Amino acid sequence: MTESVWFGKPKSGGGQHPGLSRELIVRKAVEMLDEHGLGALSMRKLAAQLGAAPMSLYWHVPTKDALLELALDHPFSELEPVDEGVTWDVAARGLMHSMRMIALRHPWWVKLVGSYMTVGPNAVAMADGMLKVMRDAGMSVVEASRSSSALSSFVIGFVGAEVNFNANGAVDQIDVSKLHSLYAEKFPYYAETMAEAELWSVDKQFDFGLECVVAGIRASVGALR
Amino acid sequence: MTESVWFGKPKSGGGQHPGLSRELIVRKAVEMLDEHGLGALSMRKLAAQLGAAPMSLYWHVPTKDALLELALDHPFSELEPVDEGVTWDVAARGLMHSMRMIALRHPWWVKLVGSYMTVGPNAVAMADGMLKVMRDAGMSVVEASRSSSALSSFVIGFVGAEVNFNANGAVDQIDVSKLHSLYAEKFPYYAETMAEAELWSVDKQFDFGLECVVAGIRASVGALR
DNA sequence: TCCGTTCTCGTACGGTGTAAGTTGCTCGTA
DNA sequence: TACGAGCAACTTACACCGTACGAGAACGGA
Repeated sequence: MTESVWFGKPKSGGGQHPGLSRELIVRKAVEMLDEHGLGALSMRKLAAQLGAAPMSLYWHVPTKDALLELALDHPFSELEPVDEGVTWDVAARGLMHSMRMIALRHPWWVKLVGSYMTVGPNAVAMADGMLKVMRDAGMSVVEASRSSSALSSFVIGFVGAEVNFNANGAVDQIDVSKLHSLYAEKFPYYAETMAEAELWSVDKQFDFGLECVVAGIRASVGALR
Repeated sequence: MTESVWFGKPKSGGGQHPGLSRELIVRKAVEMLDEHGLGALSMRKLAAQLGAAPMSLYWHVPTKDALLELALDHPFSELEPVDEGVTWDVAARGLMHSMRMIALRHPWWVKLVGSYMTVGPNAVAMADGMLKVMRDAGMSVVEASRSSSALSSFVIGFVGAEVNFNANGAVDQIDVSKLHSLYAEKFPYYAETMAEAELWSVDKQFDFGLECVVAGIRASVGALR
């Protein structure tokens, strides 16, 4: 969290061969999370991958939760910066698509977003960028805040479900299809939807929702440059 | 998940005094989750609360994950049914507000929504109700599906952040305010927002986003009765 | 009476996060 | 050159977790 403390206090003085560092640990953690998922990451395994003893990590990181909070901020750096001079809705679409891509690349990331406060430098940089675009478009502080909240709420909710489906949906498919036939007469509208749903494009579903929010913002907010 | 299997196979025959049952276990689990949160629930503690040995639970429930999946479906039953004869947007607003209330009552619920497939009877009943309203309003199957997806994605994303903030925001407030002063000159728009944000109503923020999605749906969908 | 079924329980294993204390290295200084 | 100071890694140990396995208790039907 407080990365600045590190840079502000190099703490001159002696020491054993460092070999380990917070950045190195976080990077390896992200790598392992990408490969084997959230449930497979333990301090012991992480230490093993780093060729260190488990407890050695605790010198650089106070707790596993803190480590995850640091890891959570990492993928935010993959966000493509907004182009200069585009309208707020174009910038918003770009950022939100970028967020979705991050989530699909790092499935663990979505779950962590809902479990920790996202106040890391990269996350805040993104929020700041989004807010800037909207303020520049003429929105008030409240309008900009609420608009970006609406956008990112939708995206996080959507990709949360999407990632979850990618992980569990395929595995439980047999059970799910059984369930659907059970529910068929009791929940006809649900059944009707599920019967067709496999053919639809998830990308278009995402774009539909995103467009809804964008259109809604445009309609709800007053003067837009 | 397959509650029907239970009712379909009463399996006549002798047996020891039951004293325990899946429904009882799930109910107690929900109760403990409400009281102490997701991290505080263990099979051992749950068994203790039920006056049983830890392993006794495993006769009624195959695994802890399955138990959580059952618990996840439980709060969906608290949804207030949609009134007959209202327009789709009124029904949608009602259901989404109802969902938010569930999330605020059961903070653990939001996190589980993102971790398990929500195909329990109560969850499906809600989805079916939402879809019915929209189909009756003249939407096509795809339109109804995408609209309700957009709505619930927003709500889940929003309440996820809200619940997360309620849990962690207050605790880390000192650190967060420190951070904000650190970020002040680097992220002016973010800082500008945070300086005012405390005064705003979360309810209004939610309503703003919800209204965006509703308006967006109305604009994007063709014939609406 | 005996058997089969249903349910509960005791034991044990491998795994987890991490508190506490120990060791050894490298340095600035004397 | 010798020496404390401090940093960074390691070892040990504890409490707790989910749950595989198997034994045994209570019941209904034959």
